[in-house]
Amino acid sequence: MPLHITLIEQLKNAGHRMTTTRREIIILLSECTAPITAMELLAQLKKRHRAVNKTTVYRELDFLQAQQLIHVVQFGEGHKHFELAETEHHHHLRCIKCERVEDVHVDNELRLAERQIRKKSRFKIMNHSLEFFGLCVQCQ
Amino acid sequence: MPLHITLIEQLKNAGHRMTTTRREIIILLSECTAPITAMELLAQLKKRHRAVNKTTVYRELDFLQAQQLIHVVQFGEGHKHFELAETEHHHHLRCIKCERVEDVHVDNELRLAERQIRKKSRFKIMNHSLEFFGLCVQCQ
DNA sequence: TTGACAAACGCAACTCAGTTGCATTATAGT
DNA sequence: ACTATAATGCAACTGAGTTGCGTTTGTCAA
Repeated sequence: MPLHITLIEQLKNAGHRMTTTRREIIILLSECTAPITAMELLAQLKKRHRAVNKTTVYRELDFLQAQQLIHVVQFGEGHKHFELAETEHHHHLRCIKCERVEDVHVDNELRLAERQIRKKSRFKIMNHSLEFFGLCVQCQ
Repeated sequence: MPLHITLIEQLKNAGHRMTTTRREIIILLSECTAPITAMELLAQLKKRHRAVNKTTVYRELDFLQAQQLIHVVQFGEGHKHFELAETEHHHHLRCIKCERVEDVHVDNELRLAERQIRKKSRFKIMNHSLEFFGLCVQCQ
């Protein structure tokens, strides 16, 4: 079962309306190989001849975030990037030259770090954001 | 020797002008206990009766970044935060309730992660950004 | 100390991402 | 098909960050 079908069913079952735009945005997000900004999403929709208003895109992203179906990734340059939360938790390698983003998993190492932090500072960690910047194989 | 004095001397020796505003901004940054945004910096300057133009603040931050005296920290909410680069490399714990930021050191654990990434993906890591979000002792 | 040059500055006008209020449209259940 | 309301479009707005240009100011050499 493709991921976007599951998500669409999930929303319907939770009693939410499934509009053409919402469906299209979910499909688009499920096809993304890297986190995408609101404006990039808007451009993609236009490309597919579904010219929606930017307000709608922002509101839809808010909605999907509230439903915990997507989450925010923040890179150094400033704009929020969104990706489906359904995908396994991971981190990103961002090439500073070609801007390409790869996924990477280093949670075992991080868990160690989190345990230390909890012990040392009594800070209760709920979430974290880890991004690496450097050069990908092609750009080195 | 206070940090800001060192930085001011360093800039002078490199042949850069030391204007009243530049000096004030460096001092202000050196007094910060947490990364600060451009607009916060602007507000602080106004408080000290040095009402500079926002353009100047942005240009000065660009300058200090080019001199590698400050670097950017990005939290989830969108705006760039700046802090002196002179301070030892570290990461941040950000309380999602009171917004307070604490510093934390977990580089040993991260080095392990970086080595693994280099081995697995041949990605050359130049830098990273790691922020933890959660509840500080007071807010739990 | 003064004068000259370039760096730094202020100002106004701009760009662009993101937001808000309100009127209109479309979805889902009856 | 009808209705209630969620979702949408539109226009106007906000606020961070940028740009061009004319003015001011720090530095250095005379």
